[in-house]
Amino acid sequence: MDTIKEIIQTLHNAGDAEIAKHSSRFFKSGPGEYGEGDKFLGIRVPVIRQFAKQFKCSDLETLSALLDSDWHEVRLLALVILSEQFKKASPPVRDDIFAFYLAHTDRINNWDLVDCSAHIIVGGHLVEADKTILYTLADSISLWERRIAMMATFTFIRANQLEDTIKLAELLLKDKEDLIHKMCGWMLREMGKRDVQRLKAFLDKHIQTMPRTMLRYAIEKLPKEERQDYLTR
DNA sequence: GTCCACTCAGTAAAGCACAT
DNA sequence: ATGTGCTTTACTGAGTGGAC
Repeated sequence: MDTIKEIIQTLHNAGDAEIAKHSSRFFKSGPGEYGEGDKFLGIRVPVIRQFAKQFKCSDLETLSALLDSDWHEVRLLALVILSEQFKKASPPVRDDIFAFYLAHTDRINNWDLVDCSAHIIVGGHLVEADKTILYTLADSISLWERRIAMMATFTFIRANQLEDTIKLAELLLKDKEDLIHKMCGWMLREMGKRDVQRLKAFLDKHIQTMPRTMLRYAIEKLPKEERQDYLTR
């Protein structure tokens, strides 16, 4: 209990009103925006990472309390600590962290929170396991769970497992959210760095229905002539 | 020799402004 | 509506140099 209060107080002390204002706009916390209602203390990520080292031994109960916070950076801290713990954990502890993560996805509710953790915890856990759960996440009504699913494949790509990026991108082709188009395009581009033929096969198949943003992100690393070709088809 | 801190270049995210 | 490129922030890896 004291620990939780101590951590939250530490973060409050580190906050900066100007940065908070900027973050609030950047992460779209206004009415009707994707981060509606989120509150910011105004702390830069490297500073959060320093605090994560300081509080790295926090147990899951503590991290759960931190994730409950209305303050964005308090949730970010919890996810950074959790991700660092996962990297160093034994297989059974990894199982626990993975389960904990999936049980708290309602608190992982902005793109930076997803992007700092999903590939490490979800990707790290599933890279050598059955990946069925990803397809449940990709089918979620939650924008963030869908983003978690795609972000997880970043770890697969680095392990040269490219299949799930393709399958998830196909499932998410008709997604309405720009943040999903961007994420899918990003992962397709990363996948293309490993196997450009597979990327082109995907593009040839879906060029007519792909969201424009997904396409533009995906082709970013192709030679200019090929990029032009895909954009004008 | 090892470790840590630092700098630098390259790359990435999202948002955004501007041109077409 | 679409394409391009800029801005801000952050991470990574390589290289450097000092402390021990």
